Amino acid sequence: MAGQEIIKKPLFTVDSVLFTVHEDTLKVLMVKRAQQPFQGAWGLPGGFIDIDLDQNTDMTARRKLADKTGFTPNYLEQLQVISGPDRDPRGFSVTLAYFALVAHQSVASHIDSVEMACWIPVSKLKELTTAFDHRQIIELSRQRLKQKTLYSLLPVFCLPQKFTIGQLMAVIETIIEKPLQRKSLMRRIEASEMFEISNEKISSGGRLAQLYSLKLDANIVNFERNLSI
Amino acid sequence: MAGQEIIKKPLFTVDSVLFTVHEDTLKVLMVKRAQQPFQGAWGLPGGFIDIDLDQNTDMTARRKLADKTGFTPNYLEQLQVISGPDRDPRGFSVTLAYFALVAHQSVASHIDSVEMACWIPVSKLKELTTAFDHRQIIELSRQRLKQKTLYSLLPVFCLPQKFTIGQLMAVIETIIEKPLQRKSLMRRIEASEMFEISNEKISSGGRLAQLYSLKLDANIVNFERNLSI
DNA sequence: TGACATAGTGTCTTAAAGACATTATGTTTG
DNA sequence: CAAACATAATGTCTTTAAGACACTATGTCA
Repeated sequence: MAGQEIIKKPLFTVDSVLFTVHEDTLKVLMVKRAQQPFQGAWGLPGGFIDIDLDQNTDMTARRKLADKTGFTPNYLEQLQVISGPDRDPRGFSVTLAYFALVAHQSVASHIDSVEMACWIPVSKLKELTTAFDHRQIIELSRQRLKQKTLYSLLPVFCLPQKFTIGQLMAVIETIIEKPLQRKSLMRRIEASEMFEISNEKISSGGRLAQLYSLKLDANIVNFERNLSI
Repeated sequence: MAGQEIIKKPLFTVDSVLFTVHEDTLKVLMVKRAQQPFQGAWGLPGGFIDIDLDQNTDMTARRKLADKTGFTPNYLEQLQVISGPDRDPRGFSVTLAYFALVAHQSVASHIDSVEMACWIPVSKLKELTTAFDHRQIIELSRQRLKQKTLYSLLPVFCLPQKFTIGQLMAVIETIIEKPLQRKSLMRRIEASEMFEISNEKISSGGRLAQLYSLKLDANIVNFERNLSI
């Protein structure tokens, strides 16, 4: 067993599940594939690591997202690696999936190999022809987002820099698919010490709403308890 | 940009952080490296994926652990991917780190390229010459284990098939580095419905202790709250 | 100006963990 | 053999943070 072994290398790719919430709907960024395999099908933005451009896989994810949308996510973390001999017709494939959040913005529809980027409501995914096992990866990602939302305020990254409690509440309710007590959210906002009270308020049909923003140095706090499921 | 690009491929490896608890000490399995790079240093068991032998990266992790120890972990999950141009002198490298648990057992010291496997107390790691960034990976892993122990009963995988509450309590206390109320643990054991009460008890210096075992079909339950830190 | 809408607070209830005394049941020892 | 001791297991009160929901605050609009 000692000595040099000849080992065929698997394909290694980095893909991202970029979520946003818009009009009370959870949406995911998909690109129409310009090339084989799965030409014409919708897939996750991603690609191969470029060891001259990327310092690490996080950079690969960011670079590919920027290429296809023109913007950078507010939040990015690793989801997991999916691998197997049959998930890519070109051969044994290993994909590192990332999970990312951004405030809603229109996609710059940057032309990269004529790939078209688009926000797709996750509820509409089953009607689409999707590439590889990307449907399952999105589902995994959705569950992770939901779980993290129960014990953190991660959904702030789906909002603009200044936001109201009402907006945050709506985004959280969309993600966890449950109503949430405003009181519970306010308690967490205060306890986390992650936010600053802006000196502005905005109109929203009734009493003016206080604007909040993330502190510059804020780290995402994990609470000791989950919201009840 | 369209068309075939020539992309240099990074090295892709799978490494595992296998923990056990023995004599109230958290230990990690390390192997003495028989080859370059870092020949003679201690490193995590792992290696390259073999696309003829492995259906996926989980199998790679299991295979490499079995090669070096002769046994299979009770629990295995992905930790995270670490990547960069400088972490391996051979070039840009991508490692998928796994995190695993097993009941303590003597290592079969299986001879694979004259590599020697050994349980190292995590507190003694800083005195050792370790390969690559494996020290940091172990530290990451330790934090993940600690965190998960606060909201699950994962440490049962560090115990033999039949175990007592006292044993489980000791293992948990070793991992979280805090005392734990026996009452709290018993409540969780009951609420989780993961365990069966054996018809045996064993002596432990005082009143006989009830033996428990994991139900055959048991899934690890995640509790809604953390133990207090 | 009064109805309405949304923002924000007060406070009681509830669920699960922490603290700790008490009971149970074995082994060891005088 | 009984008393001391050790560890197991339970009872129960306290504490903490979320849920429920009524109530107050303050804006817009008819």
